[in-house]
Amino acid sequence: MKKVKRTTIYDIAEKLGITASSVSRALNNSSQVNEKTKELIIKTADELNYKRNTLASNLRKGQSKTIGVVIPRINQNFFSNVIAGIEEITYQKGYNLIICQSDEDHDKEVQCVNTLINQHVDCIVISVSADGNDYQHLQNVLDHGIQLIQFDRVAEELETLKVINDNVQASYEAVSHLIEGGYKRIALLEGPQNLSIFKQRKEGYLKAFKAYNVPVIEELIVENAWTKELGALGTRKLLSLPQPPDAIFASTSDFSALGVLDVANAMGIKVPSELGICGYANESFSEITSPSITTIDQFSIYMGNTVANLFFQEIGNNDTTTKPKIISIKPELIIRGSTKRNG
Amino acid sequence: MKKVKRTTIYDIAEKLGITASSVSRALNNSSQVNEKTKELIIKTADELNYKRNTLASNLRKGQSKTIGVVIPRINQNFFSNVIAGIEEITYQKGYNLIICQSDEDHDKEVQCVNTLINQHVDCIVISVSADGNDYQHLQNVLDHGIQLIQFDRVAEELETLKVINDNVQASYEAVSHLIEGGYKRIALLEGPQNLSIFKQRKEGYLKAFKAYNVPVIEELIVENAWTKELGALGTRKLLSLPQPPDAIFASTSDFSALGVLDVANAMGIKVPSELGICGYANESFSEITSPSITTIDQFSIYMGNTVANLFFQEIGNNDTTTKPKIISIKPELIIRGSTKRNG
DNA sequence: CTGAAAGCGCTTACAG
DNA sequence: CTGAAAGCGCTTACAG
Repeated sequence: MKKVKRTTIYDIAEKLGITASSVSRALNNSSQVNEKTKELIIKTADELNYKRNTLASNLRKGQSKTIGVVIPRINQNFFSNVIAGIEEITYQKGYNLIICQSDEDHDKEVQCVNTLINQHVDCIVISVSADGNDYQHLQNVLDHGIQLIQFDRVAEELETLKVINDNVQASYEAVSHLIEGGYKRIALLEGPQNLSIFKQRKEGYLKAFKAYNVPVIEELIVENAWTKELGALGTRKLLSLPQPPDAIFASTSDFSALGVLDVANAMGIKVPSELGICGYANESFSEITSPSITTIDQFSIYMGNTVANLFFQEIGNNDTTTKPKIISIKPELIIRGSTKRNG
Repeated sequence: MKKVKRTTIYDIAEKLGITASSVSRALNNSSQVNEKTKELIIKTADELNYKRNTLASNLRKGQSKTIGVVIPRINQNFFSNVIAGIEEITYQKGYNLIICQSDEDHDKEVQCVNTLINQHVDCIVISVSADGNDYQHLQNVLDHGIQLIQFDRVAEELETLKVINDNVQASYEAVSHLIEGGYKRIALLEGPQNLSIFKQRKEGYLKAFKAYNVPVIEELIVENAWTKELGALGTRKLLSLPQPPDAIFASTSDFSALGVLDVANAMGIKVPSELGICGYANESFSEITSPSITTIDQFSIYMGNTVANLFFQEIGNNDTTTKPKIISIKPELIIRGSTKRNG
């Protein structure tokens, strides 16, 4: 590409025989500049194809009007929906989004966060990766006076703004639904327990058993079954038990639930009559499978909106004495074919 | 949030009784600085929790190490995959990604592009929105000496770097496959013809008819059927014809194909025996439907990789005499249940 | 209403 | 190997 000399406010000033100060003021629509010259300046800027250098402007103003987002994966429905939800709001306010993916890798996450600190972003929005539970890098964000908002997968011990789902309640409702549907041996596919969201989902599972006075069967709880493949693997193990489950709550994701469904289909086990299945996240495909999968909607876009609104609400709030806000969004159980026994 | 005074190179210099010049050199790992002082500087920087201000650095260097991406929707599989593919490469090179969504709205697209120009991004990567065919804003990008890479949905008349799919060939293969499968009346659900990709897909459709010497039936071509809803609507119209089609090529997307499948199921029409269905894009759900949907894989992640690599390859290439590169990725027909008549 | 000047935090050509 | 100085393009407190 050929290097193009960009028009600066000095070029405009020179052409008009005035100072850059006035040009700057006019371009910022300051009231303390003559209406006529303002018009002239704007017209000239347009003619010279002037574009403000945001870098310089932000450097001078000590802000960046940029929000950094760190998520495990961009190309996963839940996260891309949250981003879309964030963008919806930030765009209107003239803020930019810098996106980094951690790839579920703690080291890369640390690097992403550091890059964003260097960029002097005004806020970092993060959903932490599944590996590692060292949150020094997030503490570092706070130490630099950068706003930090965690969502979904949060480091609980860090006192920051948080936007989360009520995972306990959602899981409780899902399992209650299965119990009320007459399922007797309800298995749990759980996710990495270092992530609080997965701990909470297990908690909800156990809570439902307690509420209905049903004993928990330890052998029906499968660790670390949070991908389609691991979900399928866990299901095979479960179904080969002397007393196999008659329902499986794939608490980690619909992907995991899909693994369950695949195995059931392959083994000729009828869903929902012989095996009930409940997933999590309301991925778009969960509606399309046959039978469609009962799942939990997390209102991901709304969650993104909430994150962004929280940021703007907290801007300029210098009161550090109040405890950081935690906003909990109630997810919704979506009952579909995979658990409708008497449909 | 409390305002925190950040450590600058001057703070480090002062503490060490040297100049900022040396600090800067040390931090940039320049060879022309004493090894021992370099170590000391780095250690001190670390102690003071120094983070380079990338804004200032970039302003001085006249670059931003940032790439702007404008897509219609973040939360659409194809686009989020492309972004993931871009990020994979740019991340390694220390580049940041600023993401904007145009929401298929031309005005918002223009605004996004302008914001990115203001940000002094080094490159703008774009897949244009479906409405409007005025590309002045893209010309503007070039006029500012910013690299412009178009992908998938491109404005053909603009001479820029492009990464595209061979849509004609892919559609040709898809329709050929249907013809060879014995389907006689193959309908086309087409997308907005102001987007070249949809024109090309239609071209491939027509090309196949020609190659097999099959007459085109105009009434089987349905305009503007590029969402699930519009696909369903078009299908209802088609199936109520005196002579309905026995196959439908939803050239716009798998979403559209899904609409076809829904209608077929609702009307009790058997797929693939009574109606063949072929989609486009290999969305993750297309594998899961019953029957699974024959579709075309665009290698979206690879496409993202290609875009990023193209950028780095062209960096510093000052030769403006050569024509801008166009990289065409050959998509792959994925044959599944919805077209396997004798499976 | 307008100008002159300083400064945001860095980098780098120029001297020594 | 190190320093002094200029400058990237803006904004804004201070004068007038």
